[in-house]
Amino acid sequence: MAGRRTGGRRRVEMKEVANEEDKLITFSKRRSGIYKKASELVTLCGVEVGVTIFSPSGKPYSFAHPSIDSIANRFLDPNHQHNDGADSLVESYRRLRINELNQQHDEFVDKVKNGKARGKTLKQMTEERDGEGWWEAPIEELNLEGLKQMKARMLELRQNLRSSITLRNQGAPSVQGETSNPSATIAPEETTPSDDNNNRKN
Amino acid sequence: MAGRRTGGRRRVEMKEVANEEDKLITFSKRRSGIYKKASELVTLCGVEVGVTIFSPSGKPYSFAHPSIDSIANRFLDPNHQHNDGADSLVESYRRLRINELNQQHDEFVDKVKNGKARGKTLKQMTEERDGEGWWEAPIEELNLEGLKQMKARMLELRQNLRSSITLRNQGAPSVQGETSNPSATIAPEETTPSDDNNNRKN
DNA sequence: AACTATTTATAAGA
DNA sequence: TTCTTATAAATAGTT
Repeated sequence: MAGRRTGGRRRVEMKEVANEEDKLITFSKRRSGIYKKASELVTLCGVEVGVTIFSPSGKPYSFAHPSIDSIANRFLDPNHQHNDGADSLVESYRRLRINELNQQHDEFVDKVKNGKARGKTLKQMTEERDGEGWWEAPIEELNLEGLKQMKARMLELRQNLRSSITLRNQGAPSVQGETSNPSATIAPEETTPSDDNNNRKN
Repeated sequence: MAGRRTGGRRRVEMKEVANEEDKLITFSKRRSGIYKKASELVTLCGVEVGVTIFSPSGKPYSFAHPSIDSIANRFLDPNHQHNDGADSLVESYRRLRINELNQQHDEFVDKVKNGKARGKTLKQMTEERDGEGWWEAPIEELNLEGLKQMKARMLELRQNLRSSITLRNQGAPSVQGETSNPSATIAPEETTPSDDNNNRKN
């Protein structure tokens, strides 16, 4: 037992992981790894990065800095005059933006709920962050008030976007099917996207 | 001289790299690293991934599997009926697609020109690829004829997409479709419909 | 573009 | 699922 080598990392074949459970674990770990790498690139090189990943079951995850629309705007140029159906491009991105917000919000809530880095003190986390990625765990440093404000801001922005969109796409929920209520298109409730695997084994 | 320790990796502060030259090198190395990670995730977990990165000078780079529009379509649902301005969403993605194609094409040409993995034989590369990412160097395996064909196909597709867009956005080159360095991908992102947690593993 | 010395990322386990 | 540990990988600074 005591001397039992716990087995360190082992070389892995670059083939799809057979065991579904292992695959999910691998997915989760590596997704985090990629996010971290992406954030480091942002920090080190001062660039913009966007990452989108669909989990094995199809659930979308994303990382973006400064934001999804910031990246989109790089070639959407809002300052340009659109008279035809051109500005629909912008509308489209507003739509994407909503999804982004939903995602961010959901992950946000999830992080807070699960209490990332529970046992650590703020100080420890701050120290870590100085040598690590800024994205790692800033959540915990916000007090309840801050969290509420941020959530409110997100909901507000989400609301604004929604109205500007419904103006044009009254009855065309092309992005996602339609659930029970009209706002369902935008607010998917708290289907905590902690991870894709909803094995309610706990 | 000979015995001179070349100096191994050293811990790096997570601050923006001051020296512009070093920053570019770091950017290049890490971008490759992220692409590799992304491709490994694709292989290991059989998922879809999209990455977009803007270089320090603003040039867009991207990696996507299976393709940018494949990812986009995940929430564009072409099967859905659009009667209003809804289908403009699709148009938008066509636009993105053009950029994607430009990017792929440019990187493609670049790779061929620079002769990735020059000294290696096809056999060696194939062996490597089996144990590494499939994205690494499949380029060299195409013969000249194949290259030309692929290039032709890309240009063709690009042309098709462009015309379908110019129909709507006549004078709105917000993307700038002419330079040799096109634009990028976008990282779409979605909050799947209500019952996303469909673990069909049971 | 090659080359290491190291730092990081992680596959297995617990 | 989080933490641990042994290792495989990524990569900063050089040449």
